This record gives sequence, structure tokens and C-alpha cells, in this order.
Amino acid sequence: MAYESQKPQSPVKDRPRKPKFRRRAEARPDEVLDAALALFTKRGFAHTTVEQVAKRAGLSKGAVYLYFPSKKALLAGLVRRAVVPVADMALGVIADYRGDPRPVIRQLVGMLAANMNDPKVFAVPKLVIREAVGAPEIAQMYREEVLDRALPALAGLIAQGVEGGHIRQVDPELTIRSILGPLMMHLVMAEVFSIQSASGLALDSLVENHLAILFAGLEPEEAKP
Amino acid sequence: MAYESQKPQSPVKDRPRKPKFRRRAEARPDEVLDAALALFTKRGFAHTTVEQVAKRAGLSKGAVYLYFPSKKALLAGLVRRAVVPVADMALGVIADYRGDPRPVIRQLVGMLAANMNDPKVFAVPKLVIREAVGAPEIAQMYREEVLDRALPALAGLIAQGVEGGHIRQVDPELTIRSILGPLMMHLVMAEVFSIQSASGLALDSLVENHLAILFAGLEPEEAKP
DNA sequence: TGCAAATAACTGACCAGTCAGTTATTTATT
DNA sequence: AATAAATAACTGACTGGTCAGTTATTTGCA
Repeated sequence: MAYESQKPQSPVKDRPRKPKFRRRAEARPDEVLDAALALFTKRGFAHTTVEQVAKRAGLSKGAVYLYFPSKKALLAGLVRRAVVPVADMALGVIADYRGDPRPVIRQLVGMLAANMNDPKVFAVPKLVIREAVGAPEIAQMYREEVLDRALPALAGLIAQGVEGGHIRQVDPELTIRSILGPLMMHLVMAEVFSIQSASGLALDSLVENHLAILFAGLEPEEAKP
Repeated sequence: MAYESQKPQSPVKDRPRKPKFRRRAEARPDEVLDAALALFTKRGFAHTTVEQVAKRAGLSKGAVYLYFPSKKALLAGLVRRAVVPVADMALGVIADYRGDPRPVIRQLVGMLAANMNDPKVFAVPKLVIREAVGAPEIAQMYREEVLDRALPALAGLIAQGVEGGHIRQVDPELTIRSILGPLMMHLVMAEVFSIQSASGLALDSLVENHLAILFAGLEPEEAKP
């Protein structure tokens, strides 16, 4: 019974006929989520009050509870909103590709890196990781709707590449960690500890360095000194 | 003026002479920290009350404030206690090694993986990452006392390997992310999302798969089809 | 007896969630 | 077109509960 974030009563899209009466409020839930995302990201869930969210969205505290039944529902709503596009992106790229997985991996890693600075996109997963302890349901929701869809697809892509002889014999599931891990670590170092690599100031250098090592490492064994 | 965790007044080591033991307390601060670590890890900092920590340590709430001036000081104390051994471990392994860095990297990664399941060791960095938003001073302390010592050493190891021609031309700082990132990602997947790889149930498979790719990827370019 | 160690009761601040009441917008009536 | 009735959108004061930190008091060793 918990965390129904979706339109408790707002007539967002009840029936196509009957525009009945509208008013200047329709995008309200979205505005509230925007405010919540900004504050949760900056100060964390626990240290953000509902009133702060309300004020930032230009509403009163009470109005927030018109759209969301609880503070946690704000978190859930945030995840919901971010969930579909992310998973779809990954799946769209992978599709039913056959052949050397490396070009697809390059595209995927590139897309992730490109979005890593966009708060609107990456703030949500970061939030989920941070708040997973205090709100396990949120973590599970994210897992079910994003990870359980995207990771198997990626593993399939790798397995297919191994079978086709395009890359060396590796464990597909474990190799996922080798593909995405460096990106995640870079993110954590930058976000949590404000560590920027002295050399490459841009994400591009990271991607380049990472993929050079990774792709050479995935090369099928043939010439072994 | 904030977060002086160290013995505000506990007579831990005031003068060497005078073995006369007080009530029954000397290891008290450590016991409190043990309790705090367990609870912070399980429920998170915000959702743990000082009274819970006290009860678990077999003390009253007030007694905790005899040893630590604030709740945040518990976090700081935890980090302090874990800081020295971790950094020392890494530095001890790296030392002034010269030659192919891969054996050293193998040893390092192996040690990290071996400790990844030991809560006593890895709970603290996980905690730091999680609570960094609400307590930036803690994150900075961890950074200064661990990362700023260990990471440059690791980067130096790699740079030296590149110069010596033992591994291919890579950016040392960025390559750190390629070495440790997969481990971190594995940790996050397991801890936050309870995702276990279907294949290898043990960490060993991960390390093996990761290092196989990494080391092949670091091989100096010579035979290029 | 004296005094540190420890306690338990207490205080004040904070905040999620509620609700009685107000304002803005739409519909109905003339 | 003007006005009244209806109702959706919103407000902000209030409540109940939690909890970090403090203080008055007790305990027990020397």
C-alpha cells in the first residue's frame, strides 16, 4: 500500500473526451519532482524537508501532499520518472545486434559518459544508491525496472560476441563489471571526493583510455608471446 | 571546532605510570565505535539513534557523550580508526616496486577482493560514500588520509611500468579507474541491489575474469593484426 | 569519605503529515 | 453580460512524535 506516487487525483489523462475544465496546474507533480530531485541531490533525502521541496516548487507544504502521499513517494516518483527512458536507451542500442560487440559497447559507454554530467539524468541512480539503505523498496524498484532489463541484454550481447569468436572467452555477467565499473568509479571519485584526474579534464579521455585497455583485453587470443 | 572524536576526556593514555584501572573501562570508545559501525552500516547514519548505539555497546546514552562530543564524531571516529591500516596496506604492497606492475596489481586487487566481504574492513568506505552528502567533512577527511596517499602511489606504479615498457602507453591516473572500478561496481551491485552473478558465486571468478581482460589490455602493443 | 563513571530523566528543536479554512477558476442561471 | 453557485487548488497553523544533546542524581571503587 505504500508509495503510490502516480496522480492520486489529478485528472491528467482520465478520458480523451471531456477536456472539462483545466486550469493552471497539470504539470504540478512534475514541478514538485524537479524540486525534490534538486534538493535530494544536493542535501540528501534525510536532510531535506518537505517544506523546502514545496517552497522550491512554488507551493505550500500541504499542496505537495495533494500530489504525493508521503515524502518517500517523492523518491519513488523520481525513480519512476527516470526509469523508463534509461532502460529503453540501453535496450534500443543493443537490440538484436549480432557481430563484434565492441562498436555497440563503445556507443553505450559513450552515451553513458555523455550523460554523466547531466544532473537530470544521472542524479536519480546516484540518489538510489545513496538512499537504498533507508528505502530498500526504492532500490528494488530500480533494480526490477532498470537493471533486470538492461544487464541481461548487455550480457547477451557479450555472450553472442564470444560465441561468434569476435572477442575472447570471458564470463559475460562478470565482464559487465569490467565495462561499466570504471565509469562508475570515476563518477564516485568525482562526486563524493571531488577528485578530478589531473591529466584529462574531460570525460573523453577517460572513455578513450578505458576502451583502449578494455578492447585490447577482449581481443581473441592468437599471438601469445 | 567540529568533530573532535578523539577522547574528549577519557583517560586512555594520559600518563604511562598509573595502571590503576577505573571502573571497568578503557576499551570503551572502541566498543562504542563497534556498535556504531554495525548500526550505521545496517540502517544508515540518519536512521540510527545515539541511544541505539549506546544500548548495543552496553551503555547509556549519556555515557556515549562522555567519549564522543556528538553523533557525527562517531562517524569521524570510525573513519579515523579505519584510515591508517587501509592506506598502509596499499602503500606497503606498492612500496618502491620497479618492473612489470601486473604482479603487484594482482596482489592489490586480490587483497581488496578478499576484504570486500569483511564488514569490519569495508563497511567504513561504504559508509563514507553513502553519508558524504550530509557530512562533507567526513568525505574530505577520508580523501586526505586515504585516497590522497594511496592513489598517487598506484598512479606512480603504473607510470613506472609504462616507462619501463612493461605495459602499454596508458594514462596512469585514468587507468586506476580501470583497475579498481570493476571491483567497486561489483560491490555496489551486490550491496545495493543484491545482484549476484549467476555464474561465479565467489569473488575469485570476478577477480580472475577482470584481471584476464585487464592484463591482456595492458600488454604492450607488438603483434597487431 | 571522595570522586570519577555512569545513568535516567529531561529539554528544546525539528519535522512529517493533517485539516479547517481561503482563494481562484469554472459552470449555471438570469 | 453579470452574478451566483460550485468546486478544484492551495494555504499555513497545528499536532504528535522523535531525537540530539544536557543535567541532576546515583553508583561503586579507592
